[in-house]
Amino acid sequence: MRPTIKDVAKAAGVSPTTVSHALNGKGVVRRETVERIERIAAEVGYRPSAIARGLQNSRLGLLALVIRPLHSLDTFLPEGVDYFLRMAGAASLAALDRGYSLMLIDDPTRPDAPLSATAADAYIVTEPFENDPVLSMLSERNIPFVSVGSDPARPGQFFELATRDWEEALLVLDHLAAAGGTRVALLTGTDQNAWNRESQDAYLDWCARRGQTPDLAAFPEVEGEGVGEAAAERFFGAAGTHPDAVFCLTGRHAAGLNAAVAARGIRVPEELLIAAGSGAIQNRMSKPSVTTLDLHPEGIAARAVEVAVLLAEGRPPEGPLEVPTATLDIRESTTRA
Amino acid sequence: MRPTIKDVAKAAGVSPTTVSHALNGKGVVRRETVERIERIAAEVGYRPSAIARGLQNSRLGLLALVIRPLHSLDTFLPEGVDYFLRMAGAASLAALDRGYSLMLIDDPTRPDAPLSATAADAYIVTEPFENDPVLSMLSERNIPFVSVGSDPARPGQFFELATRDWEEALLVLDHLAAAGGTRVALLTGTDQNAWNRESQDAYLDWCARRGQTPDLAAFPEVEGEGVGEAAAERFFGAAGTHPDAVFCLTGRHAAGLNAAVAARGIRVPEELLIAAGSGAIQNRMSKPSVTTLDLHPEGIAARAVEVAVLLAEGRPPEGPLEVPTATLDIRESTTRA
DNA sequence: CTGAAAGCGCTTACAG
DNA sequence: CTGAAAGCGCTTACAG
Repeated sequence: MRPTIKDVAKAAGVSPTTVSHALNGKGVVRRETVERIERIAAEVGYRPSAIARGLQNSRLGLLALVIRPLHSLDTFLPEGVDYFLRMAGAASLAALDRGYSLMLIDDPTRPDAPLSATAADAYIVTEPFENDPVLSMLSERNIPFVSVGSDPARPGQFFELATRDWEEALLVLDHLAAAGGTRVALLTGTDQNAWNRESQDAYLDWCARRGQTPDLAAFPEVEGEGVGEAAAERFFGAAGTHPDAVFCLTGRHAAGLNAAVAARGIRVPEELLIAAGSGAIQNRMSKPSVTTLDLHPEGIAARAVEVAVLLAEGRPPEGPLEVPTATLDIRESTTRA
Repeated sequence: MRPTIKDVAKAAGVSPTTVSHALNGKGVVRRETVERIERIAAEVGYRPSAIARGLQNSRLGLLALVIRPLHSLDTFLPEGVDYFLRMAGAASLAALDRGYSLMLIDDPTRPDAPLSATAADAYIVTEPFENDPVLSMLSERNIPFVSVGSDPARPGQFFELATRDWEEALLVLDHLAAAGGTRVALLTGTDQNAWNRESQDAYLDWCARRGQTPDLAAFPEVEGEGVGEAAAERFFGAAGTHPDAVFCLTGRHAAGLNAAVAARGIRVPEELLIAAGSGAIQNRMSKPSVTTLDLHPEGIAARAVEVAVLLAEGRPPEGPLEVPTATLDIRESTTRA
């Protein structure tokens, strides 16, 4: 059994109050008493319980990061999705910087969630789903939180870092057009989040403005590169007109398509341009390498942590609630000789 | 003020005990009472305090990961050090899988550490320093922990996942020799950890066995690729005999050297072989790409979490306490035509 | 300078 | 079926 403050008090022949005072440098305790208590505490291996302490002000100095799309992914490894790993790492560091710890947690609404999942001072929820129960729960219980991207069904209802899905989609689409694309198709994921929605709407709008017939398909995020063949079949299987450029939202879909079209003898970038709305590591390394948007997850994480800390401390968030602007990493897949 | 169980009890006209029973499905409470209490709890936005609950069994379902070398790094980003990010991400997921959350924390011995830093059920400490105060503190206070790699001054004294620094060093050295290296130099970091130590000892032993004169240098991990020029000067600046192969422990040092020797007109791999003892992303992408050891941080993390969970639950760890074996990713820097 | 008491927000025997 | 009481391990007025 781990020793408590009582054990130390007993061993030192003083009251728990005095032990507390002595060990925390509060109140007034005679120097010798302090030293004796410190010695005894060390001897018995006493460590104050952070949980008991936390009970006083109900703050642990703990932030939680809930990466919603993690549920749709089979892996968290960098081979899979660069974005989340960079985000989680950067968020952890940003939290350390501000005197907090950050934990990555699964859905805290699950009945079998560990106690820790509900012990955070504030929450960061990235890419909430439509009518996301996590946001509902946090909101109902008055737990401070900030989301990255809005709940598609409830935009503007909570503290959220506005993403720039629409303008980022246009950035890629315009680049594809500038690179020579005339029939640009869109390949989205199937998660019901703002990113998929907004990108699709931006695409439809862009097509309408250009007088182009939209050509879009959706495949599950979870299948990653595995959708390559199906996507290739979808776009190039039937006779008739085929796209000469594809905008894949996820880097993994782009990587899969990139490989699948190569197998069909379609040359990238000569016959087909490919660009992705977020980067996976393999996009930089593939032959040809694939143009991707860099969403700067580190910057997003830093800002989210900043806001979360303010909320945790009961202060209003300062500055504009938005993510940094994305930049385009132009690679071989959209660079014609 | 956030509502407590008392508020709910008062509003429902019952005792806190009954609220507790009703909300947790314990004891025997009339169905209607349960429903009324649930309704009222929802109305007032009641959320049970995880901290108060945790006080009962002093367990939060929380694991802490302390990445010691983080102190010597200027960045945690993947451009910097692939290894730790992959480790942290994989550890987080492994923890989720077992019903725990995992937080990345800074040195928990710091007096200004947040409460959370000492609230974990068990700790994972990677690459402890010599006489690491973190290990001392955890050990003194009987807090369960497992280290990845041993404290160089106290090997075998605590639960630790044995690393294979020695055999991994030989793997790289033998590969360099097989690839044509005859005068193999070593470039280590300056942190006082087992990895630097063991690798150096293995190198000296290997040189002795081959009758080669050792040629070794150490540069700070924190400087990363920045050491390239200084390392190139160190190995190739003076007249006389120069190495024809360099084993850099860190991927970032290798990347820096790779670039610096190119600037001097030294061709890799024709005139100089380079290999690294751990991978950074740029090693895969550089021209030429650089051969690295893949330490499989995901496997290490999974095993560390497994052990940490057992210790947190007061059970003895099962199976051999060691990390998975590393594999060599052979790339252009050690492949002569 | 020291300590008894109350309290942080829960849970859990135990008694009614 | 319900509740008063004790307790988890601390801290903090407050009284001596």
